[in-house]
Amino acid sequence: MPGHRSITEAEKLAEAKLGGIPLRHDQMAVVANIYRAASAVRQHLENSVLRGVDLTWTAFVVLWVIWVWGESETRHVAEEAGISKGTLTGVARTLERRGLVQRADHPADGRLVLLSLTDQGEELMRRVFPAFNEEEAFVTGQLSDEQCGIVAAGLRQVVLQVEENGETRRQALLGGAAPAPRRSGRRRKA
Amino acid sequence: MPGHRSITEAEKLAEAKLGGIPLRHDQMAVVANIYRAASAVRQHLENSVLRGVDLTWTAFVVLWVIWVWGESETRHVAEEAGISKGTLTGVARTLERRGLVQRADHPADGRLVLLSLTDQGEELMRRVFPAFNEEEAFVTGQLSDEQCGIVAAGLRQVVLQVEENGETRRQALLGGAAPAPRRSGRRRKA
DNA sequence: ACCGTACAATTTGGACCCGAACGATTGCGT
DNA sequence: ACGCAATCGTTCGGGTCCAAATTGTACGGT
Repeated sequence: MPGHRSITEAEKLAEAKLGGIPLRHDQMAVVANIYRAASAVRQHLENSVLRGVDLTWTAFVVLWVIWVWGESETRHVAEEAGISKGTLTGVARTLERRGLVQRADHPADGRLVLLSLTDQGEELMRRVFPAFNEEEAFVTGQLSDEQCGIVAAGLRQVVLQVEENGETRRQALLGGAAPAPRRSGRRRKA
Repeated sequence: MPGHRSITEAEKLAEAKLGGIPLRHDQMAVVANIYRAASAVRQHLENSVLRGVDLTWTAFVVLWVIWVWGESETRHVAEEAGISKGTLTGVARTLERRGLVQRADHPADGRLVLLSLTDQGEELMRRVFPAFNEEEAFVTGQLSDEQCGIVAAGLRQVVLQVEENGETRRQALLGGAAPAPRRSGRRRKA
């Protein structure tokens, strides 16, 4: 197992660096590999099916969400796509410019904006998604259906843990102290 | 196997959208959850231990790589950190400006640049990494050590599949055609 | 000594990314 | 009727991200 080796090697070096402090190896390996896998999968998808239709990963995910859920409020789209509201504004603008998405005012609540696919966007997804799913099958090609189920279930546990207990955990870590603002980001005007 | 099906609503909607075309559900669930988990974990780490010391995820990973491997050539750091050389140049500049990293010319090969931690950077990692590992344990808190091992092994298979067969696969998909340049990014001058 | 190729890091351009600040709109309480 | 806190989407600042273009160094062959 070539790929496996370099990670454990790093872990050993890290433990040596830390002297006697015990590390949670298995947990560390999960996090490290989640990220490696996410990058690898994203890279492969972008450089195969997505590149040809000039979509980034994020743009595709946004399209997918709108496609599957139908016309939706932007906050829901951002939530489902896993990006911030601010990011969605930019991505939606890009997609709108390319004629794949259209925006509409909410009939009852003037604060809301609704996003939906244009005919062109709909046609694009109908064409691209099967190819996308095909590559999802490729990247998981070394795993059986059953193994896929097990891995997916384990990952779901991680997502749930963070979503359900993350906020509480972060509060506890900071011990009621101020959450420390980002160094970057917008400043108050005056 | 416990805990089946939760993402399936979106999957069913997608299948309905596609009419008769069969979807690879289990494979789709793995990819979707890899990305959700990666985002959730990154978000939690950035908003807990990393925020307090004003480090982004990427910046931390870069520091970690240099810390564990010692003084290294930039190309190796980029490779290990999972980012492009171009990105590393910017990140390294940021870290250098903050006095956590220093660069040095390679003694023998004038093309190479070596990165190493400053004393301050070393001290920071010794302080931050245990807290980081603690949160890695938190996010995987719903999984046993054994389950962690299984999930990590599964993810490693995904990484390996892409790294070993990805290039060939992409070639086959494009059928020898030109790889289609990104719409974004630098253009030819004239 | 001079080529040309190979390979190094950096620069550059467009898109993405978060989260604080902001302006607009809502709806609740008075 | 009238604030006024809550919540929406957008703007903005600092930074990340990739890949093509660029700049610079190394080294083989002549």
